[in-house]
Amino acid sequence: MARANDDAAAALTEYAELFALTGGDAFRVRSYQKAAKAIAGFPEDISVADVRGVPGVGEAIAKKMEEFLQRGSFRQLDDLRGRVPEGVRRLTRVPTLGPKTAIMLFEDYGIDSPAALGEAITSGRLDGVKGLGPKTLANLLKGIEQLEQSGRRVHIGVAMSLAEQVMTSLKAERIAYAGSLRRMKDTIGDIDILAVAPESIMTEFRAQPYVAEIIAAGDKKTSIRTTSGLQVDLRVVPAESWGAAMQYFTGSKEHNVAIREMAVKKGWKLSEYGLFEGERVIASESEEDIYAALGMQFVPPPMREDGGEVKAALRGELPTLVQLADLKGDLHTHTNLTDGIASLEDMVAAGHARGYVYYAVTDHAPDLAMQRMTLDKALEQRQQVADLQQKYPDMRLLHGTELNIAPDGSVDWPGEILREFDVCVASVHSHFSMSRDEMTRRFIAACENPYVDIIGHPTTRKIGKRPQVDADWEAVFRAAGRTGTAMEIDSFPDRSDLPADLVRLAKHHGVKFSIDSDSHAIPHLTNQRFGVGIAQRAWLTTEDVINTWPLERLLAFLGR
DNA sequence: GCCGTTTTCGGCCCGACTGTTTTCAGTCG
Repeated sequence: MARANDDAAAALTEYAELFALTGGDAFRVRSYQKAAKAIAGFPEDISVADVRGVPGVGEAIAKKMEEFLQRGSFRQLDDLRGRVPEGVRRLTRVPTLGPKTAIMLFEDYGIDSPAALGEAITSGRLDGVKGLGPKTLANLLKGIEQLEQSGRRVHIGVAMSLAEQVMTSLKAERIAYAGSLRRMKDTIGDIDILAVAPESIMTEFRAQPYVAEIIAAGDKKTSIRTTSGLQVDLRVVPAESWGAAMQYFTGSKEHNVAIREMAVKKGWKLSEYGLFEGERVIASESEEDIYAALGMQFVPPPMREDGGEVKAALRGELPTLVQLADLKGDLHTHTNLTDGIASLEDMVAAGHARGYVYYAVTDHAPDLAMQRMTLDKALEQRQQVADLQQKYPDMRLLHGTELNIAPDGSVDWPGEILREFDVCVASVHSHFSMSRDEMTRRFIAACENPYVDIIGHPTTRKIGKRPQVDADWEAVFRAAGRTGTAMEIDSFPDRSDLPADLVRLAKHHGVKFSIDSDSHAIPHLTNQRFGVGIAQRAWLTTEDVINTWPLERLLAFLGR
């Protein structure tokens, strides 16, 4: 992930943070943050294309970015780095501690890290300081502990099941999750739940067994920390403001700022209670009404990231996003012949029950020695698949395999064997820390294998456990586009791989995608909904996703 | 800092909650 854009955006984000910490103008801070985000999401490489073409980048930021591309930093950033110790930046990561307090602590008391702050509080050195009462100090101390222990984001699978648990535990007229979960981000920091319900729902909520700690308790909002460490906010909203509240709490913050500015320009005001002209309600009951009143298309939640969706919606040019119901099959699944836990018969029956038009069985191949796979076993399975096909005249079974991409880019079997499979997924399962150049060559070699149809879980990350491998993704995607090799969107929530930003980049290079479950058990088949979320965040349509295509078109793509 | 069929200057989103304040600042989303 070391595109020039990402490095430049990271430097600009750091500058925004330091600028805020040194008491810089808040509007300028926002300009820097906005520009950084736009640069990171810009499909063209700014070391080649003119950075002035990025929305939100004017003359001043362009100059900083040009200097950064020249020498890996810029003068103003160097200045601020010299003035603000690294630990002071970490101070603002303590919950409830913002830039104002961080500056004050550093300048007046020389506190330059969360650890130093903890020490100052316990030693009583901050007792009686204006603005820092005993409760504030106790909260900060607790925040420092949390920062050290958890405070980490969880992947969407964990967050989704917690949200569903919370919603079923409460009685409400209407209840739904909003926030980054509704936007289908791959990692979630906390969960926002909205409800239309009597105020008694708050006491009911606070008494639930999953509540470990009550962070805030009001009439309209209660925040708790669950036993798993994740924060959940429950907000009670009036029924007539449901749409406005969902719109507001779904975010993203940047998307909301953009559409609020539009409301202001029309002389209106948009809040979580509705869209108003003075006292008059223009729209509030549904999100659809609000977007319509603002003269724009309804923006699906996964697109609400201020990444060009507002302009596109105003022009009526939002793409029709791929939906879960568009998927006609799954092209990456396992059985108990290798590391799956369900039999071929049961997996296929479960796929058929989901209404698929086609279903691929792709067990591992011999190079993953621990799977004890052999060519004989694979051929025997092929016969079983052919026999099973008789039972399912309305669903085409594909016999495939998940190959292992060796460090040199080769795979388990030679071409004369590979071509007998209906579909070949190829994935990296080991040697994760090769150099960027070697890893890039490895992926390109796999793409150039004429029998490799799909690169499985390309970055091989495991959220919270293993980082992405390092590769020149632009070069890999160019090779995939050129060779007609699809990139997988592995829907397993701890993988979520490719991530949405890389999907966008790959699409820019003409790459097609396969949204697969990588199921090792029957319940995993439903994970495709997370993969669809990634695809939607990357603005994919059915045209981009090969397993939404009719069987004949898919078979033509696979070229067998 | 950026931005503009109301602007090249003067704007730039808004409300809830907490802890501390005797009317409000800071933080968060």
